[in-house]
Amino acid sequence: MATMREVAILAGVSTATVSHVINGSKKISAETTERVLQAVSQVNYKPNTLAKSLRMGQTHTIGVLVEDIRGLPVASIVSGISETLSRSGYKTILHDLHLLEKLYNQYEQIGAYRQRINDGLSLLQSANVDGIIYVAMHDRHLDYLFDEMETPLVFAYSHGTEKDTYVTYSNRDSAADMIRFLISKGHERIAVIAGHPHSYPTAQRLLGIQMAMQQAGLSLPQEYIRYGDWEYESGIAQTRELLKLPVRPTAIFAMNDLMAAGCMAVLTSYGCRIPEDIAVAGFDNREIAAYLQPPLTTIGLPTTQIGVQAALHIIDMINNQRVHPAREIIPCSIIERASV
Amino acid sequence: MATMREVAILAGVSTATVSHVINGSKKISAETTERVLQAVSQVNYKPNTLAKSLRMGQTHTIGVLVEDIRGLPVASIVSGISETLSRSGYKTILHDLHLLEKLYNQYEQIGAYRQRINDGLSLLQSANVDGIIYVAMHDRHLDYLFDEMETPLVFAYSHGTEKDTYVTYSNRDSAADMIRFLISKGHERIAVIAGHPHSYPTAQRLLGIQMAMQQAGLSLPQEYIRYGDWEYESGIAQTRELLKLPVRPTAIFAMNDLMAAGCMAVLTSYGCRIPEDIAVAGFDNREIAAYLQPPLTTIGLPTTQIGVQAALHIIDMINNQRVHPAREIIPCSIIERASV
DNA sequence: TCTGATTGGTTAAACGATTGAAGATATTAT
DNA sequence: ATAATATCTTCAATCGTTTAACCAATCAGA
Repeated sequence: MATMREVAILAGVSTATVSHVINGSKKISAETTERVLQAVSQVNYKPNTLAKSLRMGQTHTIGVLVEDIRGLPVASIVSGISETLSRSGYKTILHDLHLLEKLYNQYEQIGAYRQRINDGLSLLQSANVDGIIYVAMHDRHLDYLFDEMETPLVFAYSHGTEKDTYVTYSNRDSAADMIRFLISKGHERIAVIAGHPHSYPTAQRLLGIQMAMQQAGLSLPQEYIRYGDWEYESGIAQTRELLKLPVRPTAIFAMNDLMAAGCMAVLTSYGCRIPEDIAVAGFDNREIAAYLQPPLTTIGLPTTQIGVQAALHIIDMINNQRVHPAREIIPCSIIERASV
Repeated sequence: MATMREVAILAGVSTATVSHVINGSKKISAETTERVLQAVSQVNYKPNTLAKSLRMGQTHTIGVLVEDIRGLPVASIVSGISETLSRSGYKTILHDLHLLEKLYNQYEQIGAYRQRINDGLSLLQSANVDGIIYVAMHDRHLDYLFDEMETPLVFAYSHGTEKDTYVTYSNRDSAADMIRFLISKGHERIAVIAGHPHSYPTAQRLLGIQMAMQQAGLSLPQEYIRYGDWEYESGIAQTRELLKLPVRPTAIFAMNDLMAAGCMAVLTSYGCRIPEDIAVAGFDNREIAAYLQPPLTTIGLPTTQIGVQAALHIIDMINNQRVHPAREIIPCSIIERASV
């Protein structure tokens, strides 16, 4: 690879001049500029990024820390991040923690989870990234891990603490939206298959649901709220319970598509027609939702948008030494299909 | 961040000595070593990667070029790559071409597709990566793009040309395996819903299917081979055609899970029981396969393994200046579920 | 004609490491 | 006692840029 020195010699000038021509950092006569440019293209000169970064203290590289790239929302967020970054001339260095959801709780207990995040962070930092985007799927209290960081950091998807900049979606509002949508379709007896009882998304979504019901002057009886564990099987089990009730709901809102799928399987096997007898709605818009019979009405997460915004924020923080943490909440959309 | 000079001063030695202590590149007395190490931990010294890379001409960074990270196999391959790389002390710099499958042909026509790849490659090269892994979902003739590259390159998933190193799976053998599996379950009249007629995977898989049938002394009549276009709808259309035949098959092998899903939907709506009346098999093991009714027997791609091996190969090429291209074909596995 | 500003370019010191060659000291051989 | 050797440590160049400080030449104004 040709170096700047070679260009300089060929053009009969100093490296300083070449640098100024390339970066426009100083006025150089048209004639000299021409000569330098000529030389540049003659030897196909490309500036050495390493040298430049070393000197400037900026690598134009953003570290993206993900818990597991195999998660569909994760890939989609990373897609948004990476596209936005590369548009702005930044490179993406990806570090995968390889924490499948299943392993997560386990790790948490033995503290290896925190260790893993910490290692990831310092690895990225020692790669001299200009900033870090942490794509977190879970809301946990990892505050202190990030407290002493000097590298700009933004959370994507899940949010951090008060002091952090993050981009997320609203569990509460989107759940409320779905309820309103169901109500607009004429439903008044709406049952809910919630996620893990003590999880943050479950609590928030439930809040939104109750809010929307109340605003419409409808009631959500306790027996219409069933807790699952986000898995397919729990959708099956909870739906069976719902069908035992004396007064059946006319719609079931499951807090994710997997449980909705389980729910639909049970309804079908019980001879309930969807949506005529009972309508079903999900949350997440995973691929599976489109291929269920009938296709599932669900809530689409703004994953790509989250990525895009997170990238824009980190760039902004880098350029403007921003002090105040920014928080952004991106609305979800309802994906209308035949199940409602 | 503390620099090496500070450590040197604190320990009362030269930077050269510090460097030697850290890298073990020269024998340093136990006493001095101790003093240096002390100083290192005292100021929490971490070597500056940029300076090191600039001097050594190695960044310990691998560029991963993907067509679209949102593809499920892609994410899984990247997962394998990234885990393996980071285990070996390499960083992953990800560049996403953002070529959704739909856009692919379009891009091809206007030549922007090649342009995009080229840009990606030079971007990675100017980031001084030590090697590049190209995760290609399509087999196309892009030879000349990669010909003049001096950076080590390996193809993952799809293969390149004769001259390239690649890691892939066998379309032919895995399709043959599935046929043998179906035969072992007692099926003799097996129909096939193939992919795009002129695509490489379609041709290869068909080859394997015919081979396996022949070996078992069975015939595959022309009317049992239907061509789709990989999409759900084509699974529906082609299955309808199959059901019109005077002698129906007892098993249908669709060349991907989406078409298999379409197929199952039609069978169910026609009152055919799966697998009692007609068994169904797919290819890809997408998430959807596990949640169909009944769950779909399919072929699982060794995506993570492909990533792992690709990473090992690129590292090997970097360390050993390998000359001969290596080719690796990883076997697929049959995921047994209730649809057969 | 002299002073001061403007223009166009160069010099050389960083940035933070690595490393061959050389220097200093201690040890051993003659 | 001197030379030769071994052991530890340092010097200084190098990787490829950027940039403050400097210099030389031209030009404008009094």
